[in-house]
Amino acid sequence: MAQDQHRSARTLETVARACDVIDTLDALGGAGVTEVATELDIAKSSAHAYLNTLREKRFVVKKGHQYHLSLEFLYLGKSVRHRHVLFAHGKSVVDQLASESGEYVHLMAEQHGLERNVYKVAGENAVGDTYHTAKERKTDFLHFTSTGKAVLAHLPESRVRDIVDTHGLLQKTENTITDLETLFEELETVRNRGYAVNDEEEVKGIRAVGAPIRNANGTVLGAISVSGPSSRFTGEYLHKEVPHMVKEAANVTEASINMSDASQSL
Amino acid sequence: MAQDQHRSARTLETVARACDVIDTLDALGGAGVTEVATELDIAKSSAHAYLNTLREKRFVVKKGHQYHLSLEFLYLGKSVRHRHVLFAHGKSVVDQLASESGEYVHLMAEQHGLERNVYKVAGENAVGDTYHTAKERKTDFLHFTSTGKAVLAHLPESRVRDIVDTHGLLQKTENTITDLETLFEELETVRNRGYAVNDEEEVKGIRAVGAPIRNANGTVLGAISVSGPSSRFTGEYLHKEVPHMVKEAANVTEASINMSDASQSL
DNA sequence: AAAATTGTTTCCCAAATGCGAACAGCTATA
DNA sequence: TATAGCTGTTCGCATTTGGGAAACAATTTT
Repeated sequence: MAQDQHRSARTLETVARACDVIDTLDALGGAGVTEVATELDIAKSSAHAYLNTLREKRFVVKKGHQYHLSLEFLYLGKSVRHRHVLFAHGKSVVDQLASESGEYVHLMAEQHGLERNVYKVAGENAVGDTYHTAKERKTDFLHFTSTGKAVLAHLPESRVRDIVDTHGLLQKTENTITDLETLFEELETVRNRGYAVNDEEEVKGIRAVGAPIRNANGTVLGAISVSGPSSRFTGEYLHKEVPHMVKEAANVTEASINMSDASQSL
Repeated sequence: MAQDQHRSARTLETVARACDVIDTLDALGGAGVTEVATELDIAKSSAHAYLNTLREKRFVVKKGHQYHLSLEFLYLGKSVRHRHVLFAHGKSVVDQLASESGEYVHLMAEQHGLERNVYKVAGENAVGDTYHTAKERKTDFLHFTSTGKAVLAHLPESRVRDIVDTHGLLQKTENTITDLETLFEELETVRNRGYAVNDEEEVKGIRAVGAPIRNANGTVLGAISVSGPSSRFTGEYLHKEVPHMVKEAANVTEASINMSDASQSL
């Protein structure tokens, strides 16, 4: 059933289903046994067993007859973030960039071919992140964001093809790049000028500039972006000032990472 | 094997083990197959299967030969927090209390008999939360914090006994309450005066004042606390001013919750 | 008061998992 | 450079475990 493209390593159905239960509880914001059972198309007794086990393991809490994800996830999330390389070396840089630019700043990592924000800060005049505060997930593709394109530009071509095969090229606005040919051209441009521009490709009225963060081997780890209203993001500001700030911030982060890498690898 | 005190509902060992894998990855901050296998005392091939499944489900990422928890947990954590009643109604109150008092303010919920912080803010003169930024978990018991005691004071006695049976009364400092008798007396005091005091019971040099948050039924949902250095937390400040602020904040939160409950239950 | 929910428990068989062992790939060591 | 000792990965088989149907309990609705 779960046979993937490459010869699939073994997967445990029970574990996979437990993950589905977690996803379902998140999607529904809590649910009862029957609800979970119908949602995942399994027997009530099975759903009950899954929920009960997750509860005993403290990943789920039960309020009355409703099951919810527990605050354990908040702790795990914090833990993951604090240990992440980009957070460790990028947080202060991002904070500074936000106060310097006054705009919204994102620190992003790629995982499983998707965009994952490690950290984000709103500068004083920040605009435009109210979209996706709640539902930020599932549609976090790489091809319509500045950070995403900055990352894609520095991944091996084969990897980019894999990612597009897996996730497709969803159209979010009329500016979204929706075919592979155009995407590769765009990535070429990104590589040449050293930064990526999101020209209302995800949300109308919002532009962004993103620069990649790479380690000493040239492997891309993520990206930093500055975003704001299209009205403000034009001309010199969009094509000179912002790129300059963003690239600088990315470079500083890279330097910090490479220094600690160098000291560790001895 | 996993027969618990009360007649145990069914649990799935595969799911339980998957949870253990997640806990292990968190505890070790990433690990290899062999490491996980020895840690959990299972076969290498099994550990591999678990890790592979969690990776396919995007809860785990693989960097070289190291497996780490993915940023998915960061998203789930945020989602859980944003949906939590206490956060929804308490965040603004806590923010205000922090700027008003200048101290550290915690918004806490009880889950599985443990202390779980939903939100916390440092006021301008805040001191003393650097302990447990990283390793805050596992030892988060209720009996040595102001929030924990505030909550315990309003749980049914039987529930308190259950919790103590399960988690014990770990001694953290010389002031920690370590026997049930004394604990019940303390909880009585807390109930009578309406707030709990943590007198260096968790960490030497830190005192705190906590007040419970209860819904219209009288069920306790959590607590709010203000904490700071013992040098500053004395006399009138400790026994009048801070309790007044904390109780006020808790009451405002309660009111907000009860209003939305009332409107929903019709 | 009856009917329709939902959650919980039981039991058995098919199926999924755990394990051991073999294999592959890499690193350190002689 | 060869060898030993690590890793991670794959395979096949015996066995345990989880899935499901149905009965039961506990509410809620009609």
